[in-house]
Amino acid sequence: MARPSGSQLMEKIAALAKRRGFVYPASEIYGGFNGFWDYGPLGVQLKNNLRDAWWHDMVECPPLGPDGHPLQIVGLDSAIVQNPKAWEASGHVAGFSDPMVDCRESKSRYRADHLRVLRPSSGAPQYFAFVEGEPGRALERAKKVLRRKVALEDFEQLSLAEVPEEGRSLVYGPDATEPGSLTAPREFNLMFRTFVGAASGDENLAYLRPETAQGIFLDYRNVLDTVRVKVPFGIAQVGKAFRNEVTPRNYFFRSREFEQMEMEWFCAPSQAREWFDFWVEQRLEWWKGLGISADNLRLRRHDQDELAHYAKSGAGTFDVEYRYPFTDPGFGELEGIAHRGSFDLEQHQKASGARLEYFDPETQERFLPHVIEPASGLTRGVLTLLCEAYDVDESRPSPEIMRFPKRLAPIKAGIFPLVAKEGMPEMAEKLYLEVRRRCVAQFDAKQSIGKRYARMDEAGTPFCFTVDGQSLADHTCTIRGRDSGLQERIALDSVVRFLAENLGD
RNA sequence: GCGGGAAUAGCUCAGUGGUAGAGCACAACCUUGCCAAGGUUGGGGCCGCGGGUUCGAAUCCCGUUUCCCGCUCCA
Repeated sequence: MARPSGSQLMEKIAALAKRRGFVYPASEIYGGFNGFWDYGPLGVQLKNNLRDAWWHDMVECPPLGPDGHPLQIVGLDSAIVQNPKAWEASGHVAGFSDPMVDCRESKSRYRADHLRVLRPSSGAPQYFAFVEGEPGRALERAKKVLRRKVALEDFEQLSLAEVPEEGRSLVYGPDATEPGSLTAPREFNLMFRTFVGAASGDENLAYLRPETAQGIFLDYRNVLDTVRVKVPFGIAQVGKAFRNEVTPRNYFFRSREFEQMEMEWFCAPSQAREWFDFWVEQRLEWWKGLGISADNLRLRRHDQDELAHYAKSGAGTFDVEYRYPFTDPGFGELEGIAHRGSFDLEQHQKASGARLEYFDPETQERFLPHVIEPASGLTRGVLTLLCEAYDVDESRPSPEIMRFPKRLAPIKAGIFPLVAKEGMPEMAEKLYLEVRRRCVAQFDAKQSIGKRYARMDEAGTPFCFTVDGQSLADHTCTIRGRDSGLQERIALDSVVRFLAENLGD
């Protein structure tokens, strides 16, 4: 048996992630909480490393532009809870707040405000629902149920909302043969609501941000006024976002609380198309450069009808997709690069009254910048890393290995005495104290050396250094590589240098 | 949200109405001589949760929660 596939593989990875302290279900002692996850000691290290790599490559050392000069990107950390007006302007409140009604029998879903019902003008109350403008089938149904000839004139027409509470079980759904199959209308807005201040009335209603992007648009003016940037430039942010997903699924692929790494690139409208292509290319290459195999990555253009409301005016959206075990042989979203046009700035300018236009001193033009947005899921990136790193080598006594890119591995070095006697622990601990000042290291003197290597393989630690009998005589130790399992000797005082030279990928 | 399946130790699972179990993992001690070695001892369980049937429920029934699979949804 080699590496399993599909949901079996996902279960293996999830089991290892739990066992080794990467990812736990949130509130597990209370039975868990659907859609929420905790990152354990190794998981948070991995997540932070991925975040730091993104931040470094985006903000501290951004890529070179098409002209060969470095791009200008600054960082930001905006509030999770903003003035609710911001979400009205951004389209997130209105965008998806229509109450929906499900039919348990036909499995259809209807917008509640599109449903009307026929009620016989005389006799016991019965209701035959239909989608506005199409009463034909409801009439047919009524004919069968009432067992008499009927015409539209024999009925009153009501909206679904006018059906009294106790009448709901008497409603025939538009595609149902039995009454009572329609659920109560439900709000499907995916934004988490909260209340600001002690009172929890509607006037205090606020939202947890469903994306980090809006915080950037809200501070766009501030950054422009205070940091001496000029278009084109980017603002980057990493942080939590919250979506009240209908169905969280596939391990933590779709979680209700997740972390995003987003950068909004503000540029002249005339150059937006070019920058869009640039960032699509850049972002795919970034994931590849991180060590994700090209075979498991692809670009996919969104169809017109799946574009988000903010992307409709732009040149579209590309997803960087990864072949997750649960999508295999298909792919799932890892990052989206959206051409948002000037949608967001326009909306906020209109709603807030603030002037968000940019004056270009070179061309003497005044315009609302267009925005290109590479938006990755940080937590989705962690999932990708876990999936990509997991490997099974049946030739080893401990077959499961996490082959993380060395740059991202949660622990960089394991430092062990071969056996816990004859001064080996003391010498190994001295080495550990030296190494841990430079990178994350773990000292372990317990149990057999094989077990310790195996544990490090599952944690994805690239190198182990073992102090043995020979070390006492000549001050060398062995290096054991995670990927090969092979060993070589190295002088104790070269270990730190070795790590410095070998931890990049 | 709908349909199907599952839930017993950290993990994998056994236990079909009569005292809650195994292997692995974990901890301590002993042993150790390079790939999950051995020994001794130990910690661990509201048998997912709530209700019902029964003298007695991990076991049967109902509800519920969580997870998995397939739909649906995914600004």
